[in-house]
This record gives sequence, structure tokens and C-alpha cells, in this order.
Amino acid sequence: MPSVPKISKRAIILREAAKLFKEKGFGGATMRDLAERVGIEAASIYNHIRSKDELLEEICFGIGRKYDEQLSEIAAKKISYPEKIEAVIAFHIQMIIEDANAVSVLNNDWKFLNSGQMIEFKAMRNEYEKHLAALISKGIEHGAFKKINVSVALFTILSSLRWVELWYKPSRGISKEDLAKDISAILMNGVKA
Amino acid sequence: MPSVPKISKRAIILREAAKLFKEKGFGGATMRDLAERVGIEAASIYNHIRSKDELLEEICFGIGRKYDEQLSEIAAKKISYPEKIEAVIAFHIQMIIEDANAVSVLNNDWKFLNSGQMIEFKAMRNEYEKHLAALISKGIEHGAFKKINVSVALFTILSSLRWVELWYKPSRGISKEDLAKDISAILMNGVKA
DNA sequence: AAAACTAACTAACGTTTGTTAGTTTCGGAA
DNA sequence: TTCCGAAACTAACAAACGTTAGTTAGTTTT
Repeated sequence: MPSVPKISKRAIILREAAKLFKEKGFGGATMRDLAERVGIEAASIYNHIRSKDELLEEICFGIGRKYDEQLSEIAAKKISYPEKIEAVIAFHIQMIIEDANAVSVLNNDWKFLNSGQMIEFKAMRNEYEKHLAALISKGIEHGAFKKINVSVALFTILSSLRWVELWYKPSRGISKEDLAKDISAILMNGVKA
Repeated sequence: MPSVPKISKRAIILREAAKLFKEKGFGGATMRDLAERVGIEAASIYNHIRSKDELLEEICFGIGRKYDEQLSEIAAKKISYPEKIEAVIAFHIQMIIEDANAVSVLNNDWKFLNSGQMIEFKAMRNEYEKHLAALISKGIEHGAFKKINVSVALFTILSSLRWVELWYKPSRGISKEDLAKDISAILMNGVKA
């Protein structure tokens, strides 16, 4: 009874893999390194997973699905378009903070997915961007946003969120709510006085 | 006389290395792969360079110095602070477009520098960010910018430029001048109508 | 013409890599 | 206690890695 683990070893391996991939990159991370962090021998890992590739796949698509779900939820809400964009900004920050390692892997190491999975991943990402672009387009039509280039706005917003991954630490003493508010303020109203 | 190359082989190797590192990451790139692209055997590369690490070092610091120089030039110009920030945006885009591969390596693979060089690199980058942050701070003091969190503004601007590396291709039919104008417009005045 | 240099080659080195096979350990159910 | 399956271990594999050694052909310098 005391030995029933609350978190499965597989989950521990995935968590440590995400951390390791973030630190060293998928190519630079070794199974022996991962094993040491988990506290077992490299060969023993294969009692829980099929391959190194499988780790990457599970991290990328696991997080990817979370993004999809959240975006769909926000899109369905009955709020204004600026509020929707602000909600997207807030949940991106939320994801980065509560799942920093996995998000980093998704952002940086997706290109090491094997070819079939990479095609699937790109399709998923394209759809996400299209979905978000549609929100901006409609916002422009409704007069809520300036008549800006939608692609430029889309990627400016998405990219401006990515640095949070590298920058955020609780020790900086700024809450995620305040951070979301500050970033939203800049993207919505700009820096110019 | 006809065999005097306009570009040294070393330069060709560096150019191809940047392209290869961008595609596969530093860890995923192999010397044999690089050699094939250059059209010689892997061992022959070592007639021109000392090590794989040296390639990374030269790419990262070469581009890093370019950034430093350009920023200093802009800071010294007698123009308004918003104009300075816009000039920074424009030259970042310029760098990304004319040296896409090397910029990508600097952004993504600096963490594979060996420890000494990595310390040096981080110091260089910190100084760059400080330099740019000072521009924003002074802009706020002069009343040219809103009273925003300087760090947040700094990283929002820097990050919002990085996607250009992944997104820009001439085939999209937008000039770098127009791109700079669109991004500047969003960062200066926001998306809200 | 001799000597030195450049830049290519082939072959191999010692490691490290992801992974497999076979074996042992151990906690819980019967 | 006995048994069983899960999960650890040790040992090893073949492939790939960055790099070195030794050599050779062609060019430049003296």
C-alpha cells in the first residue's frame, strides 16, 4: 500500500526528459543522462518507454493539444475581441509558467520529430495559427482593432510571449497576472505616450 | 591566377555551417554532413578550422559584434527616442534578412558554446540588453513613452522581432521596409483601434 | 630545380550514442 | 511460503561521432 506511487515512473521520466531536453536540446540530451536524473540505469528506462523519440513526441503533442483546447474555449466565449486576445495572452503565460520545460521543448525541439510526426505537428501548429488569425481578422472587421496586417500582428503577439519562458522566475517578484497585464497593455496600446 | 577564390574556403565552411546548424541544431549537425555540403571529406575541413566548437564560436560572436556596433551607432544619433527604437527594429529585421542562418544560430545554439565562451556570450548579451533598456528608460523620462515596465517592454520588443527569422521569405511579397513599418506600428501604437 | 606550402584524400582512433538481451531483485497476492 | 510480474540490473551491440595520422597531388616560393 505505501508503495503505490502517486505519480507513475513513466510520468517522472517524461517530466525529467522535458527538463533535460530544455537544458541540452534533444540532440544533446542522452539517455544515460536522463537515467541518472531519474535514479536508474539507462537500460531500465526502456521498461517504461519505447524510445527516445517517443519522449519527444509525447511532450510536443501533449502540450500542443492543451494549447488547442484552451484556444477553442476562449474563441467560444461571449466576450469582445480585445478581451479574447487578452485571454489568449494570459493563458500562454499561464502555460509557460506552469509547464515551462515542456513548452520550451515544443518551441525549440519540434524539428527533431521524425518526419511523419513533424508533418502532423506542423499541421497542428498551422491550424492553431489560422484559428488565432481568424480572431484577429474578425476583430478588425468589427472595428475593434486597427487595420493592420493580420500575419504581422499574429506573429508579433505569439513571439512576444515566447521570451517569458526564458525570463520568468518567481524571484523577479512579478505575478503572472501583472505580467499578463503589462504585456497586454503594450500589445494593445503600444509603448508610445 | 584564375584559381584565386573570391571567397575563401573557410568562409564557405562557415556559411554552410551556419545553414546546417540552423537546420539541425548544433548537436544534430555532423562534420560529415557539413563536409558533404562543402564538397570535401570531413577530415579535410580541419585544414581550415580548428574544431566544430570554433565554428559555433565564430558565428555567435561575429554576429554578436555586428549587433553591438549597430546599436551603438543608433544610440549616438541625434533623433528622438521613438525614432531610435524604430531604428533598432529596422536593423534587427535587416540583420535577420541578410544573415538569417547566423542570426538563427546565435539565437538558438549559443547554449552549446563551451563554458568560457558561454560566460562571455552572456555578458555580451546582457550588456546589449542593458544598453537597449537604457534607451527605453530615457524615453520614458523624456515623456516619449508610457510609464511601462522597462524589462517587459524590452523583451516584448526583442522577442517580437525573432519570429521574422522563421517567417520571412521574399516570396511573401512584403519588403523589409514595410515589414519594419508594420511591426513598429504595432509596438508603438498597439493593435487596438 | 629544389623546397615548402596548401588542401585534398583514406584510414583509423577512441568515445559516445540509442538500444537489446538476458538476468536478478523485490513487493504484493495467493 | 510460494509464486509472479514488474522493474531494476549488467553486459554488450552496432552505428555514429569528432578528430588525428599519414600521405599525396598540385601550386608557390626561393
